Amino acid sequence: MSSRETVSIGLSAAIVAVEANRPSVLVVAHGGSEDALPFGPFDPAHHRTLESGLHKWVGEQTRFDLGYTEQLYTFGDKGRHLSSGRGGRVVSVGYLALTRKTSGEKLREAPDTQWRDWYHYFPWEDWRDQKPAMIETTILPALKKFVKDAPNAEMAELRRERVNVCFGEGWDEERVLERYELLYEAGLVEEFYRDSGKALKGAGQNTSLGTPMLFDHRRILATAIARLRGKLKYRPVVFELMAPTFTLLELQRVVEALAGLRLHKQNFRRLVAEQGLVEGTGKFSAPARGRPAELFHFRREVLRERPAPGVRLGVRRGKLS
Amino acid sequence: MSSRETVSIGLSAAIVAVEANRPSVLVVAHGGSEDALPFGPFDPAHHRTLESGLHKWVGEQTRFDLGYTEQLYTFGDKGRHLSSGRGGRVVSVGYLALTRKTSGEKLREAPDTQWRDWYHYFPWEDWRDQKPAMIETTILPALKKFVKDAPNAEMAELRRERVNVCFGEGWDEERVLERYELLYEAGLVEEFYRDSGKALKGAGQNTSLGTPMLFDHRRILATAIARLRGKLKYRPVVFELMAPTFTLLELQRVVEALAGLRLHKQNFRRLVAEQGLVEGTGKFSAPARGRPAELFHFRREVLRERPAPGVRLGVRRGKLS
DNA sequence: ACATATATACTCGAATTGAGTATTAAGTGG
DNA sequence: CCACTTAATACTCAATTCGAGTATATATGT
Repeated sequence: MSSRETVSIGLSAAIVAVEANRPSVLVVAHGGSEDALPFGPFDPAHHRTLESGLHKWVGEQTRFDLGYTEQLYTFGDKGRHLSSGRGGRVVSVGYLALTRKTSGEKLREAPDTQWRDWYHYFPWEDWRDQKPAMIETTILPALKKFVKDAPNAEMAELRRERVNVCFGEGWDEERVLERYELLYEAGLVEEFYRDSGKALKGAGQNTSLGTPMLFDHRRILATAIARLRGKLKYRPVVFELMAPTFTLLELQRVVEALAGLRLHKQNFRRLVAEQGLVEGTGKFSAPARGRPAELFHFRREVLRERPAPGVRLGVRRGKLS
Repeated sequence: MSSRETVSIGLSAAIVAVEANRPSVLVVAHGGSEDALPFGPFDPAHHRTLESGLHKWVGEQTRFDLGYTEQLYTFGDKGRHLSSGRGGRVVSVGYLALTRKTSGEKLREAPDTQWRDWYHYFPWEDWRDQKPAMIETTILPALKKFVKDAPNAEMAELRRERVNVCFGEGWDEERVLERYELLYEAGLVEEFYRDSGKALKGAGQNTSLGTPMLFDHRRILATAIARLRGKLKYRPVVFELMAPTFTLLELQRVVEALAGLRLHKQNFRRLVAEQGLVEGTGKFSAPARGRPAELFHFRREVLRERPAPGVRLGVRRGKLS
């Protein structure tokens, strides 16, 4: 009755910052060729909480001191975390952390550490300039095939529904994980072949989408993006990513980078101002060209005043302006 | 370097159903005197995923076959899960499950299993009839003291802010976990004394609020309620709790039970209808008194049509009608 | 002065929301 | 069978929010 395999707990963090309109995640070169999130085992002897264990690992691997952190999800599927070496099963707990990537910090980063635009891993998620062409040219045809290849009619209907919800009419920017999981199951993502041992279909054509990551790290990152995109709207989390003062356009660009969407400028500032999220400082930016913009800072008091303050998006559909 | 304690993973589920306007959770008499959620260790040798392990335990302890399940959170704090016996640390993964509590099912429940109104554990969360009196009479005075007892001014300000967000103006029904954690830290909840070994302050007066639960199970339940209250609004999860057909008032009563709030009847039906969440069957209920109401059923198709359908609440503030 | 590039203010109609009133369709007790 | 109760359903209305603009202001460079 005691055929118990051992379990160990892996902690991973998606550490996010935004700079130059690029939402970036901190990755480490973990020996292998694949990008990895900072991670390591949880050692219960030395840590009272999971989070304190996480801080230690992140500190060692990236010399980074994370601020805002939030637990994402616990993944335990056999096979999707090829247990490092022999031994037991790894159950991995994913975290999201938000930081300001200031130039001063850069010096203290570990050498084998790197910021990468998260749209490298999820190129279909960036709709800021236009709907990514790959959706029509590559993804939808492949998913159509995935539907057709279903073992029976009922499964086909289920798959069709998922394809439609994920990539059909009405883009829901929060369904990042759902989309990644669908692409994984449809074999459009390299990790699928690595985890299952199957060969890439039609080896010639490379249908692999986005840059793969170690273990289930791309899944954790997808969860992180989805959570962040959702949370934006009802909690003032963006400000964790902003410098102490910023112009309203800078704020908008950061939100756009995270959401992967363009917003309507005038409405965005209306929402932000009405909600009392920010307060002018009376100082102004000195731009290369154009009228200087007022510098604002986050009003911490809103947390007390409003029940669920967040940056409502104010999506744009019409022409640019 | 290998002073590794062992870790084991505990799985717990908050299994929720609603009957007779009472949101209920399935608890088991687990030997001890405290109510417990169905739970047990995860055995990686026999289960490919955490969820399949969960299903096994729940099946054994409650003879219950759960439908909709959703992972909530992974708790790993030392001390809040007094490890059963000796040995290593228990990291517990909490789940939420939704079911229909039909009379047929009842027979198959295990004998030491029981449905209990979740407001037994969280009496301050039920605002359907009125603001619970205990908030003014007991909770706020005790929390005022908690603020005053802060070690320094900065901590006091932080605590004041938390008290205000949790129990101040503008009730946010989703902050169930935040409120429980605050009451825990303020020592208003029995588990705090059990976990810390401290004696109940002023032993005479029983300031313990709500019915305590085993381990960190009340915390898991708080997380479950919070998640469910939030999810209601943007995903059609209520229908997991409904019979195949129901009247609109029945649906409203279930939503009210979960949210702990009263809704405006006319607006509620408008929202539900406009969103295309339900469809009339042409059949009618046979009530004891009053006009019979049409029976509706859930339109599964909305999942395909709308991006994020959910039962928007349509809260009422004015007089009843 | 004017072209260019932003920032910020203001407008306007459509849709959504909160709170009602009005009407309809049962069943009940005299 | 009629007044009364209870609940369902229809319809109204004003306030607010939202999406999409237009208009104006303030910089810089030439």
